[in-house]
Amino acid sequence: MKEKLKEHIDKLIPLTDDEFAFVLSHFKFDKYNKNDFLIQQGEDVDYCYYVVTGLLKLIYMDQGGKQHIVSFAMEDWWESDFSAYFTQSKAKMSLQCIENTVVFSIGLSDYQKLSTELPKMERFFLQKSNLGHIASQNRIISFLTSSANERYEQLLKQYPTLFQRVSKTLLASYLGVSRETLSRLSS
Amino acid sequence: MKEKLKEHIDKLIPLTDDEFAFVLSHFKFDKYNKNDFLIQQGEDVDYCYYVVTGLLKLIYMDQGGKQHIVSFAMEDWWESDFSAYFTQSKAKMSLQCIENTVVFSIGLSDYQKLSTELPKMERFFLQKSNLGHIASQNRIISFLTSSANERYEQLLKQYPTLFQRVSKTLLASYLGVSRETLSRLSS
DNA sequence: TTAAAATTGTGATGTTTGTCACACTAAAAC
DNA sequence: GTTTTAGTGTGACAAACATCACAATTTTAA
Repeated sequence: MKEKLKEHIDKLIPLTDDEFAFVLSHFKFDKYNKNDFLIQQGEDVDYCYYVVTGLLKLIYMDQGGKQHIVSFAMEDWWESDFSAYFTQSKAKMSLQCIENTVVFSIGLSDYQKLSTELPKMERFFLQKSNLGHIASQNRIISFLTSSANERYEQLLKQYPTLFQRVSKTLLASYLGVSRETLSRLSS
Repeated sequence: MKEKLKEHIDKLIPLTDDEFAFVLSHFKFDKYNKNDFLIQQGEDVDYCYYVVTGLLKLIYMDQGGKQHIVSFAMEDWWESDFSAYFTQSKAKMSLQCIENTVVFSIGLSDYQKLSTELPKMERFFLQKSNLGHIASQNRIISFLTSSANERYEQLLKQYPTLFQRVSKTLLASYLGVSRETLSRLSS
């Protein structure tokens, strides 16, 4: 488990074993079961999570009570309600397990302490944040330029494994179309 | 002009005058005219821009030649094709002036040098990147949960000044609807 | 194992939105 | 000042999509 995190960080910023031991001391290790909540809309957001194994969904519930998938978080992904996490405010989204999931969790004070004390990690977090920003922007472009059918094909191409792991209903909620429409798409 | 940039950074990370002078030495100062391109799709992306005054549009052109507004960049905004900028690849988007615009520009090597040599600035860039990521995610939520009409009202509420500065055609392109549909929205 | 719950496909129908067309206005260029 | 260009509103029609309903299947839980 530790090795996965180390290899993940090393891909961007190689660390010595001592440095990684220091990094690891800022995290806690947790296991959650399917359907468990890591973050509940309306509550505090104490942690940012690195997914070792399993699958999470980041969901936003609108006024009508309808759920929308803002993001899936698979192996090697970092996820949280970042807005609430960084500003120490109440969650606007929930983070819930689609499968049994194993994570490393880091609190905001540890995140900041680690960033300050080990510049390599601040660099790592900066690069991760930039990549997250770029990924979100690509999803926006997908909404601007593509029909539901095209967005579906793009998703299928980008994350082929997702289709064996999540229901069509959830995929539809991620794509921003109704379950029935997704069911009728050609491809 | 320099003062605007200093105040902007100071809001997140206060700098001494010496530190700011060091920061400033990594930027160049440029003026562009309406319709000028700062970034052209398909070409190299040498700079990331801080907008002092003026207004930019970040546009993505699809296969059919239709333009989509990924983002407006107003005063105090940082903008680039970040994906191409950070990976030193060709631009997938263009950045063009809607109004005469004044910017500070920073090349990637200066960005990295500045981050390394002045940890405060790495912290600043990290916070900015996180905020950018959060803003993009909010736009995704807006696409998932809201009709064209609701997205229009949200935009009107968030950036009321935009409506005196850009054409309805551009607003429609930002909202992801046709010009005609936007023209027919109630509100 | 059996009952309950969740998942999926599909028809019918109405709403929303895109596309094409044209007229009108305002601004910019000559 | 006149011509060109860009921006805007609106009608008519077609395509995309949402919603409601129901049946069939699979998964989960007792």
